[in-house]
Amino acid sequence: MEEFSTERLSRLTGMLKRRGIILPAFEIHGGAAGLYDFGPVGGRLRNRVNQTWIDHWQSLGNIVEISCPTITPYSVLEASGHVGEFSDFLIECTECGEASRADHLVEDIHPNADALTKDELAKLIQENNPVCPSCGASIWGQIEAQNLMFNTKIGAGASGRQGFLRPETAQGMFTSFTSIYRHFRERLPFGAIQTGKGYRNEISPRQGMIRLREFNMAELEYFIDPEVEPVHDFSPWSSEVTLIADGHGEVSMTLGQAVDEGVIRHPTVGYFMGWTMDFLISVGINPSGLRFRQHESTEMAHYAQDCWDAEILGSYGWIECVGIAHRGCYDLTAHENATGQRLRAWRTFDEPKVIEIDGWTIDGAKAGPAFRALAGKVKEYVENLPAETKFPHSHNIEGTDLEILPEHVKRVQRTENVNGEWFVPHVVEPAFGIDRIIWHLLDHSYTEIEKSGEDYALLALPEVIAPVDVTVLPLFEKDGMDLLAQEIHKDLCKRKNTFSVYDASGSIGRRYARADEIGVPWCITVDHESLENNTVTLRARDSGEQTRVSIDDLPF
RNA sequence: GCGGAUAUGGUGAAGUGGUUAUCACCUGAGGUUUCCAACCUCAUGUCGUGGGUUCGAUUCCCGCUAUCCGCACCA
Repeated sequence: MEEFSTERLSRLTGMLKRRGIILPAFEIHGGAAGLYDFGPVGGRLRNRVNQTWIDHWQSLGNIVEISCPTITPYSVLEASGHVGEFSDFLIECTECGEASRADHLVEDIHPNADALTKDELAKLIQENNPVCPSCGASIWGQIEAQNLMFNTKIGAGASGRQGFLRPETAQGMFTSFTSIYRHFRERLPFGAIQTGKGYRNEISPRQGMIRLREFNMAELEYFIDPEVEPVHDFSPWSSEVTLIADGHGEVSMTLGQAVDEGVIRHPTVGYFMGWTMDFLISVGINPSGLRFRQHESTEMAHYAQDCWDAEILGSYGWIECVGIAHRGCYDLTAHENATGQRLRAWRTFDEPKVIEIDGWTIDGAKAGPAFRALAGKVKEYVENLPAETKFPHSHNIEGTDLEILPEHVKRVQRTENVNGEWFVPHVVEPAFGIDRIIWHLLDHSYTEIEKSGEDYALLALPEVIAPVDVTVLPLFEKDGMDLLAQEIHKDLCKRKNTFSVYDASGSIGRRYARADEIGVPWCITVDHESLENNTVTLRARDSGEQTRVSIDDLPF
């Protein structure tokens, strides 16, 4: 891999801007931090990376793609925990009025202050009275949660509902669970993917494409039965992978080994790590700049049981680009609790369970008039009494002494066949930051060489994601070479999934250089011979080799 | 958000309190050229933004915005 340096980084970002791949957004208005455009070349690059991602996960065979709104009602994100967790806690000094981050004030006192809840922080500050870094006083006001989600209002005026732009695509998959479950004929495991924009109102966007306020995400929510031991084939990944494991440090082992030894805590998480690795390499990430790091239990997000980040080494160091989290039953349970809707799957037992029911219930005709408003409570109480209870039976409900007589109750004795049960599926979620991946594949593909004593830059992009598949170049724009080249160009553009560019300005060498710089894998050159025998030269980007092929046999 | 640095054509740079701001590359037009940034002629295009000081500000001062580097946070 190339050496990363700040000089190389500035040449790369300059090229990306000059050639219309990645540009600061709204620049004529002064720009806006954390917002970027994919330009005339980058637009297609983004689309192809996105589509490659979709194809890759759909090839698992039990995956559907959905698309949900980015505008999300308050209650959805409150249920998911984002309203509570996606916040920084600020506290105001009543002396000077300066707001400080509450967790920063107690970080000397508590080893893990940023993981504390609002109440825990308030307690610590009250007990320890930290000094205001701005004025030195110690008189603090209330802690306020400053949310990192973009607020919006759904609908106008007083009837408008509070909402947010989504901070992740995942919630849409959870709120659509019943529809996806039905689509798959109620059989686990299955998954839903979604690609699209996510929004986080970062305090301080930095490092170009790395931390954005609006970004492209791609997520899979894979629903599994926690009681079924998954069987995965790890044989496709026979080489060792760098893992930084919680409690183990940096180790090198195959994914299969890591799962067998319990370093990776769930086989499906390990399997998706392999699947993730395949994707990243296929779009141009250099495997030597790729590793997986396990979250320590203290930094784990609020929903996760185990989480591995795929980190990619680039000009900004090691950056997390993918998170593969075992979210357990957290999300579906959270939405179930908030809505009262059933977000579960049915598990049929191998053998129906026979349940002997032997107990009591009330005789409504007698107990109703006797206990009136308390009858419901009495029923609940009686049904929980053991079968050997003797009546009359005294009990106090809500301060009232009751005498439950034999005539108020009925014995219940029957056997029931239970064929299965409802359970909350567990979820394994690979979540990709597409922009971060695009940045790194550009960073890894960008190659600076010397050609005839001159600096020469090219993007060694894989063909599947190259923004332009082929450029068509008339050697000279005369004698009909230009007409034939135009004709070939138009024909190529009509082909499915092929994008061609026609370029006739400048010397042939200059045009090859222009194409190489944005990673066009192939150039077709129309020369005098083409006019005679219907052949053209096909030049490969990385080797510069040329072969003569018939126009009818062009491999696009 | 805090601390530090920076902002001049598409890109990279030079320069100045005073007429029309400089250079290279790039881009476009024409010419030339039988396959890897060649050459000739011509052309397009810049002082981030708002205020202040001044007869006059791209230059000095202040605010804002943006970028880069630390701190913090995340995909």
